[in-house]
Amino acid sequence: MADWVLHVDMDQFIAAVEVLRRPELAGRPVIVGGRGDPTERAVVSTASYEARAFGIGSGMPLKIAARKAPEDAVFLPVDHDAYEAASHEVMSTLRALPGVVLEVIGWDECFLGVSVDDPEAVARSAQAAVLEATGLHCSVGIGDNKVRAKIATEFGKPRGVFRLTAENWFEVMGDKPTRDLWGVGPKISRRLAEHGIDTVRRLAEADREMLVGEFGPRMGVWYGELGEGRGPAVVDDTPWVARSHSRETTFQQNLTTEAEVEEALRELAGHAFDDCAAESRPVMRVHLKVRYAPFETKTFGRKLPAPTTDRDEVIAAAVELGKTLDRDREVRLLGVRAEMTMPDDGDPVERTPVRGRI
DNA sequence: TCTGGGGTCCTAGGACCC
DNA sequence: TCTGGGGTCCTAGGACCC
Repeated sequence: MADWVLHVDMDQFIAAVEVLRRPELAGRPVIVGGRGDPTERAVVSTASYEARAFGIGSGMPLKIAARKAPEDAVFLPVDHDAYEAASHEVMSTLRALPGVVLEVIGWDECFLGVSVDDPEAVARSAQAAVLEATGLHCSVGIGDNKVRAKIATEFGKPRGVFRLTAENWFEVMGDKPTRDLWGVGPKISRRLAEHGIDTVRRLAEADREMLVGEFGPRMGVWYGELGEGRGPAVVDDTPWVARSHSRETTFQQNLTTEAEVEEALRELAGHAFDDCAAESRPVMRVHLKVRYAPFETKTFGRKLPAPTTDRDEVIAAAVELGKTLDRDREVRLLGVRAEMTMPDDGDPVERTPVRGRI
């Protein structure tokens, strides 16, 4: 028996949930995003495979998607509650599989830790169980750590299974661009390319001191390991503890007056505070995010004198921070983030440099 | 062509202390 | 007059992920 990490990823999750409750949409290009109005400022959350065939994808502005979409395309509003419910069903189905440890990493994906001889068999039974319970399809990546399992899933899509380990890492990934690695985005891949590192193999062979010099002691080391496909292998089922909550809004019409800005800040700060209060967690810091028209983002924050559970104090802090905004510029987006104190005033989990919930 | 909303973690630099 | 080295805390911003 050996230890394996399985990464389960739902296929076109949001679009699939929508089609499930409106079977008449099956086979049509379905695009979910914003309030479902493609003339508004919003982006695509998920496009069905039929829509992707027209070049429509996640993160794309709805206006662009509308231009690419064929006549029979359907635009739908985001329905968080429906996806939350479907997600719960998927996760509890997987958690009930014998001998698995489950770590949720998003609405539509999770890691499973198993100790077996035949991980493919586990993957197939996971797919069958989820399909039976929810009517939804998923893909499964099998790896000897989380990094390889996560990347493997892409090769399994849709509805498939793929195994990626130390044995076939370079064969499968060696000639791929560094951008294909989990945790390497457009900026990092460009900086790597400036050092002549354009493939995963090159990254694996890169001089570690150069990486540390360029990216710092933690990220430099991490990127080097990523090139080799190394990474954490422990699947941890301890419940997630949020570190902060935020609320932000993009205005359909930019805000132009101070009164409008203050009103929006009160509203957002109140909601962000309420999200923290719902977990009985004091707020420690308040951050503001502002996007000035047309598209320049700034963030800044302030530590409160002491952790507080006073709603008005958090709102006042946000309003106070708002006074430092540039008065001569139109505000396109505002956000308030409330950073919470940790429940035991300590760090609940060992961190790794991969952003998010690895 | 026009760019959401919810998160996490890392780094650099300055202030301040001993 | 010119100056150390180490540590911590804080702020601002960068980058990435789903």
